[in-house]
Amino acid sequence: MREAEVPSAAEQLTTIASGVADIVPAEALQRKLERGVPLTIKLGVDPTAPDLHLGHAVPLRKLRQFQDLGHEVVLIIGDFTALIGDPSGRSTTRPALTPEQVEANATTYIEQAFKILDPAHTVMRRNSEWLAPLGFADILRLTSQFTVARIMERDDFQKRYREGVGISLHELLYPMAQAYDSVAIASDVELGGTDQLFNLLAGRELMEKLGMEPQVCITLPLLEGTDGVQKMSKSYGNYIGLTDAADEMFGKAMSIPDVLMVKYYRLCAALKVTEVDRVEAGLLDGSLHPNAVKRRLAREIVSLYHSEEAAAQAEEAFDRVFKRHEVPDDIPEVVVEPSDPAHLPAVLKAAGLAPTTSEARRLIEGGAVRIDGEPVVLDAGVFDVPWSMLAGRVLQVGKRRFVRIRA
RNA sequence: GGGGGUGUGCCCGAGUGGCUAAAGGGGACGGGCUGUAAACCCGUUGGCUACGCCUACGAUGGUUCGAAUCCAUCCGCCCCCA
Repeated sequence: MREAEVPSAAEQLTTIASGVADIVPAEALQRKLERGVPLTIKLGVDPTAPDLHLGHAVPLRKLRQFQDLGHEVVLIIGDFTALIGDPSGRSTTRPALTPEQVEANATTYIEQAFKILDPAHTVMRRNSEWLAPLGFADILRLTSQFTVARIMERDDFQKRYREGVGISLHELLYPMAQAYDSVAIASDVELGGTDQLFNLLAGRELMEKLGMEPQVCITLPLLEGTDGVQKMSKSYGNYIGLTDAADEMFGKAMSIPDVLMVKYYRLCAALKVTEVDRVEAGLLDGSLHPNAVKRRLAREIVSLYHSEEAAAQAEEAFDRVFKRHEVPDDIPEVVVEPSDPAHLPAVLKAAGLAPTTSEARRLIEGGAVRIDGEPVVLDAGVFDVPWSMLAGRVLQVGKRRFVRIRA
C-alpha cells in the first residue's frame, strides 16, 4: 500500500532538485531512483560548531525530503576527521579539536539535527568506527588511489600553495578520509555545500576505483544570513539559530532582504516544491504582496522549530510592537536601586539597555529613549529625571528593547 | 642567513611635533520614511553622574614645554634574495 504513495522517479527528482546548486551527475540519480529501492543518503558533519542555525539546516532539510520520499539517511559524525580539520575554505590549517570537544559538539549537534530529521529513517555513524582501525598499509593502499596533482586541483590548496601558506601533509588526506566514509557505508548520494564539491567527488572517484557503484554528489548553495550579504554564520551575527525563541526567530526572519525570500522558502521551509513555485510566481507578477509572503515564511520557519501556535503568537507579538508600536506583553522586569532624582544614563545601563553611560547619553540625545511609549525629551546637558517618571514604567530604547522598572 | 616594508578606533584607511578623541569610507546603532525588506535623508560611533577629567594610535623606555608623529630596544605581520 505504501508503494502507491511513492512518487515516480521524475516527481522525486523535481523535489530533490529544488534549491540545490548542482547534481553530479543528474542522470545517475535518475537511474538510481528508477530502481524503486530506497537509497542511502549520506551527510557527513564536522562536530566543530555546537550551535546550529538555518544554514546548517539546509542539507538537513534536504535529507528530510529524501526521507519523506522513502529513502534512508546515514548521518556521519566526523569524530575522526575532526582530528584533521577540514581544510575547505580555510586559508590556514585548522586547529585540531580535542576528543572531548568533539564529543560534546556531536551531542548537541545530534540533538538539534533531530528537530529536522526523521529518527525512524536515520542511522547515525561515527567515522572513527572505520577510520581508526586502518593500518599504515591500508592508508598506503588508499592514498595510492589518488595523485598529488588531483588533490592539488582543489583551489583552496592551490591558493595556499601559491601564496606560500603552509599545508600540512595530513590535510591532503582529508578528502580521502571523507571519500572512504562513502565506501564504508556504500552511499548512493552524498550531500554537501558547494564548497564541499571536491570532497564529494573524491568519494565518487574512490568508490568507482574500488569497483563500487559511485555515489551521486548533490551540492547545496550557501545560505546568506539576515544581512543578505555574508553567508550565515555565528561570527557575523547574521544567523537564525535553531534554538532561538519563537519571537526572536520570527523577527529575524522578517528582517531578511526580499530578494532572499524565495531561497529561504526553498531551503529553510518544508513546503512542497509546487507551492514554492507558486509563491515565486506570485511575487514576480505582483499578485502576492512581499510583506505577506515574508510573514508566511517567518510563520513557516517558526512552526518548524517550535509550533504553529508559537508562530501565531510570535506574529501577534511582532505586530503589536512593530506595526501598532505598542509595548510587548511580556517585558523583562529589572530592579533598579531608586534614587531621586535618577540619573537616566545610569538607569539605562543598570537595566541593560545600554552598554555604557556614554552610549546611554547618546541614545537619549538622539531621541531613542521612551518611557511608556512617550519619547523622552530633555534639555541639553540634563540627564536627571524624577524617580516618579521611572518607577513601574516601561523603559524603551529603539524599537525593540524594552524593560519594566521595578523599585 | 642577507635586504626591505609595515603595525592607527569594530574593519579598511588618512595623518610625519601642537589646531587630533584622531580625516574619509565601510559596518553598527539611533531618528525619519516604510512592509523591523531594499533604496533614500539625518544623527551618533573611547570611558567617566561629564561645560571638565581619564585612557587611547603594536609594547617598553627616552627626547621635548608638548609626540600617533622624533630616537632606542623589543614583539607581530608582510615582501624580495639565498
